[in-house]
Amino acid sequence: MVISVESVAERAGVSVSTVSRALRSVPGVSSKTRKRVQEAAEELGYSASPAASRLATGRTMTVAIVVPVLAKWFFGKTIGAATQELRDAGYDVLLYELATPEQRERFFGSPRLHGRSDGVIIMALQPGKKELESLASQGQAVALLGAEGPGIGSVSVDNVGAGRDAVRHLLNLGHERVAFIGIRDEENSNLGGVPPRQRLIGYREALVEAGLAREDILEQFDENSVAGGAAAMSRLLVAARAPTAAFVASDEMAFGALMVLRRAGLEVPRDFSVLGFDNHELCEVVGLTTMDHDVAGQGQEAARFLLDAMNGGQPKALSRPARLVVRESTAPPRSLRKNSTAPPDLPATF
Amino acid sequence: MVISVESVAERAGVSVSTVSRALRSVPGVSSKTRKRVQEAAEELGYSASPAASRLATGRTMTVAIVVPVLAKWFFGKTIGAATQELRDAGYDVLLYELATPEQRERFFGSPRLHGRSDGVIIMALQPGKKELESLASQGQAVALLGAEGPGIGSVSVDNVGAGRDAVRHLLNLGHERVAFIGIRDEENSNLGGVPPRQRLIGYREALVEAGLAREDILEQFDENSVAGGAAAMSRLLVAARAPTAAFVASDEMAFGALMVLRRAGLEVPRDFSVLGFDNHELCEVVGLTTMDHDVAGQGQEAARFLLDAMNGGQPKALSRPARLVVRESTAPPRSLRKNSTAPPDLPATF
DNA sequence: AGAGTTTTTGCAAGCGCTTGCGAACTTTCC
DNA sequence: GGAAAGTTCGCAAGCGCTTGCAAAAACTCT
Repeated sequence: MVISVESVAERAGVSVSTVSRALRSVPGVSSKTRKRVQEAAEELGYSASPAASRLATGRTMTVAIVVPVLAKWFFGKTIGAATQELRDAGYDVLLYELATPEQRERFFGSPRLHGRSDGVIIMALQPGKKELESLASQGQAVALLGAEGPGIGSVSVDNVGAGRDAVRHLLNLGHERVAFIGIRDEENSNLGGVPPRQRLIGYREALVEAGLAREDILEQFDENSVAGGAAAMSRLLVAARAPTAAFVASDEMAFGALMVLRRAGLEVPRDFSVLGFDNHELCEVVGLTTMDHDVAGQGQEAARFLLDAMNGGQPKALSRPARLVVRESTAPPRSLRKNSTAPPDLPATF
Repeated sequence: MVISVESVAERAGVSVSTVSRALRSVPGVSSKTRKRVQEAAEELGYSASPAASRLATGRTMTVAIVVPVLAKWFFGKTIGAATQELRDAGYDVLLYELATPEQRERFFGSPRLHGRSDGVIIMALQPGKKELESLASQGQAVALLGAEGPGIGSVSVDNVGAGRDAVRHLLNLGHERVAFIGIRDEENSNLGGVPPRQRLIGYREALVEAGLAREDILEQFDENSVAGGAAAMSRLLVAARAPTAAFVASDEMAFGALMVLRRAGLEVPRDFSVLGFDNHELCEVVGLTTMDHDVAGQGQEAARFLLDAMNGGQPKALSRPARLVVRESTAPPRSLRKNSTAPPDLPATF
């Protein structure tokens, strides 16, 4: 049960140092010796104690992944992809969920990662300067997903461009009053500057391009969830002049918006167009038009960036484009259709 | 940067052993000394090297969570809940995704967890005898979620009862040809006996109760995903005498089923009733009637069971009931309605 | 064949913490 | 006030591995 280097050394008829070197492919061991050692280890079912080798080498061969919430499709997807990549590189992954500001504070306020991991992927959380310093002082390499930092590898979506494109599409369809439903700031960050804000910027840019004025009432924010989207949409429905379309900064919120519209007796897209963001697995089910941005690819890329960083590579800030995926939740506004009573030639979903 | 026990000891004017004891609340240190040490540690920003203390104590204060897939709502939810519980108990959590049989084999075939964790929560994977032995030989305490094992703490849903209840509801509504869409076996387990099978048993029991004969064509299996559900439902639509309702063993598959029905021009629930399983976050959005079973609660419970196991407690096998949540995807079959052309007084979703 | 090289191997000193055991110090009690 | 009993603390020996350095072995070459 407790097989140590020594048992292997004895069995292979060599010293422990040779065993250590042989098993880790360190040069300086003849191939016959190496083979003999490997066989001995194999036969004994030996596997080095990670604690001991960490203590001796100072490397943990472990990385941490930090997310604001676990139970969201987006994070499941990114974590999954990142984990695969990391596992292939021989790393274990530790998971940290920072759901509340307190948890976040406790996490960054103490050397939580010190000696536990060699690096960390931070997802959808914009770390502040002190937080990054704290990580650095704990000897952590860092990679960011959905955020950016000075001299830090990061991968994110071109949110401004994606927002602009999404809204352009709605405007091109003929909509003149387009609303924006975004993720409320505090949700992801108590330090501001969280990317979804950038989708708002893209939204505004598109309006400006089209010569339309923005209106406060048309910009609604709430928590990133079905309920949040529902609440935001409800607020839109009481606007003096209701919008005919909305760009929603997350599919989950868009689902909530669709739900409210349906309950309000409005048909999508006949009476209202909804355009989401993420290309959530379930978009196809409900027919939600959305902005796709290769979620899994981002997770994988973030993992690679972290591996690079741990190997002393140059940090890169990658911004990936999003693309429109048209489904059944968007159409020209009613006013523009020849036969304003008939739904468009799309199945009437919801 | 590299503060060790010694710096703290020096600063507090005591020996390293006292520091060690003071900081870990080990008895045998006077409260004044302890306080002094704590202050010194605080001022220095000291935090013990986990590798060193693991090596010395043999405990890792880490647990592993093993899941078949990460990017699924169910697992995000259970992992999230379990993680919270474990963190509160002072444990870190390592994540392992065993997506393919090969990964599974490699994981259990080598002492992967040896010295990395003190225990493991295995979710929705039925470990075989050798696998459990392997874990035991690696010194791992084990807790199961959605599976069972001899002498092992486990929490799962009463799948047979839940399946029975679900189908009873459909039968009570007046359906006479009720289909079952289940999760294909290989998906979760290359060792058979995976719980979803039990939902099939419940389905059959309900049929027997009602004096109905089961038919192979009405029992469809596919992968646990939207696409899988869609495929299974498609197969149902070509049955000689099509069913009027289906109990689907997972909400995600049910979503796929709904999608196919919609595309086939069938309206739910007017033409077809669908009853899912899990009470997925998005059920409310699409109006899916389903069986709820407190997913987060199960994750939490599994974590507690593991903590118990690591503290030498008695293993308990907990089976929790599921409850029907009625939404808009179920209704009496068309044949039973007075006005067979008008939809029921439910909003026509999908 | 023997000196000079290069390769392979072993010794032993850590890595930073925990803990059994005995020494030193306090408190208690007669 | 002193011995007995109880506390608090420090010493030093690990925990199981890695690695610099030197010794041994295996080759090279003249």
